[in-house]
Amino acid sequence: MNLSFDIDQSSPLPLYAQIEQGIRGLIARGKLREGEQLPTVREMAVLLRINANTVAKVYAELENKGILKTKRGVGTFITKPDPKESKRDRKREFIELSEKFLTDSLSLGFSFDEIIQSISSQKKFINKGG
Amino acid sequence: MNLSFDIDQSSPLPLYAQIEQGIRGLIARGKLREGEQLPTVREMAVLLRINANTVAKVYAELENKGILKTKRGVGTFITKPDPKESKRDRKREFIELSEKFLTDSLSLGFSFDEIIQSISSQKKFINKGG
Amino acid sequence: MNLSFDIDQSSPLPLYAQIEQGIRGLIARGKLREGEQLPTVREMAVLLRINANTVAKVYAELENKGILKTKRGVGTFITKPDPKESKRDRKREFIELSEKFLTDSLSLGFSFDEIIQSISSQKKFINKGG
Amino acid sequence: MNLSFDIDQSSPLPLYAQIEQGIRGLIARGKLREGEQLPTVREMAVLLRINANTVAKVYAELENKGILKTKRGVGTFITKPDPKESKRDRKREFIELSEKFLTDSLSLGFSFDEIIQSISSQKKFINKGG
DNA sequence: GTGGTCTAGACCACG
DNA sequence: GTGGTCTAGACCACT
Repeated sequence: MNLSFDIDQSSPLPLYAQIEQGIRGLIARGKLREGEQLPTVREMAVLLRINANTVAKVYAELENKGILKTKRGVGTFITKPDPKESKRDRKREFIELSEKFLTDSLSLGFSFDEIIQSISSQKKFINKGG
Repeated sequence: MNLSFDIDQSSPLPLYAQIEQGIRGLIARGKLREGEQLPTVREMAVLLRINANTVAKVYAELENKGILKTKRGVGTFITKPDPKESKRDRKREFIELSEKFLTDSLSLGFSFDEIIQSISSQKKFINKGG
Repeated sequence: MNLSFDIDQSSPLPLYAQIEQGIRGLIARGKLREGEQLPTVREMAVLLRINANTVAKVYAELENKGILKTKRGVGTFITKPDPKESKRDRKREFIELSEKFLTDSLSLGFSFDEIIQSISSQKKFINKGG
Repeated sequence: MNLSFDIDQSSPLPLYAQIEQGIRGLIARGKLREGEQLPTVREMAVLLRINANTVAKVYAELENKGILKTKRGVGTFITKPDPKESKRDRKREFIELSEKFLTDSLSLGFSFDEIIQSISSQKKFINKGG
């Protein structure tokens, strides 16, 4: 299992945002689960070939948001699978997401069936039940 | 038809990248076509509620890339339908879209099956003759 | 009017926490009001004789908490007088605060009248009404 | 009587400072007096749910300052009622307390008069003969 | 000139 | 060895 992800040093999206997105993705895909330990700040910095302070900033932000929990002198751990707001809010946000995805995909010229096909084909990369 | 798009002042993605992405999107979706005129720098700045210099820099950059062409004293025009939007590139963009959609949806706590279900349920709203 | 406050370099309380507390205090006492601009990051760093990054960290944190609002390329401004939670929560927190203050003061050997006297004597330093 | 106090693992004030402050507080309030024994390092660590090394460092530091005295194989004892707690020092601590209380209350949105009112209203609960 | 991002490297608190 | 704090200084995005 690969706990890392790609960082694009020349992307306009700042490194810290790419890391945050990467970690959220690992959690969302079930590659990191509640209670599991993340690579240490310094390990992650080496993995991503960036400065440790940048990683520390992300860990701190994700702790603020309740996604991670750091234990001083021990390490950094996943708390929960990114719960966000109330169930109703999550439902509304999800509907907006799927409508936008569908609109964007269709306007790129893909058919409805191609869209369903693409989503379905990604199922094998997800290990929720692992 | 609305030639504008949304700018998120608090997004980590810099304004210039949001504007560039917005314009490329309008082209990709066919809302701006070869030869068509863009809003002037100042109009666009007012539309997006940002500083005109920022818009000017994006126009200049897109002109460098050959996507726009400025005619002094006349305006700024689309030159071609964004070479990035060849079939291969559209495919890549679509894959990125669907991966991001899946990540975001999973991180909101929805299961893979719920996601497929949601997309499928929107089929009836689609106008095939669009 | 003095927009600064004291920083104790040898306090166990980290600098950033002292600055945050100082700014909250200025707001609470009405010395900084809604819409007013804070000293720039670099000015504040000079005033407090600390590194600008440390000030920037505090401004960013207070923006996260909704106390400050930064406008890129312009400066940092007060949004609201530290609203915190709902009215009911604030009331409860206030009651706890005043009970703790009273208990601590009494156990230091001060009389009830001395306590009232001390609070009253601080009224002259507060300028809510400008 | 409860010889413990609260530790906030997520406070910016380091654990060792919280412990030192807690012990000084117990002495200032007369809950620990000259000659009395403190919980052992390990007992205190369990009470506070922190690592014993951290407690040991505080005990050592307070022994350095002459506030505690460790008798090997016996335990740790209060030597004097904390010289910091002379009349002048108690006065200073009280002033800090009341300033902090005022700042915190104002920042919760309560007016000066409401604060005075709240303190006054607690007079009837005070046992003068305590 | 404003705030934001990143690096490199030191030192501290904690286990 | 773990994360946290701070500094110094570079470069970027924005007005």
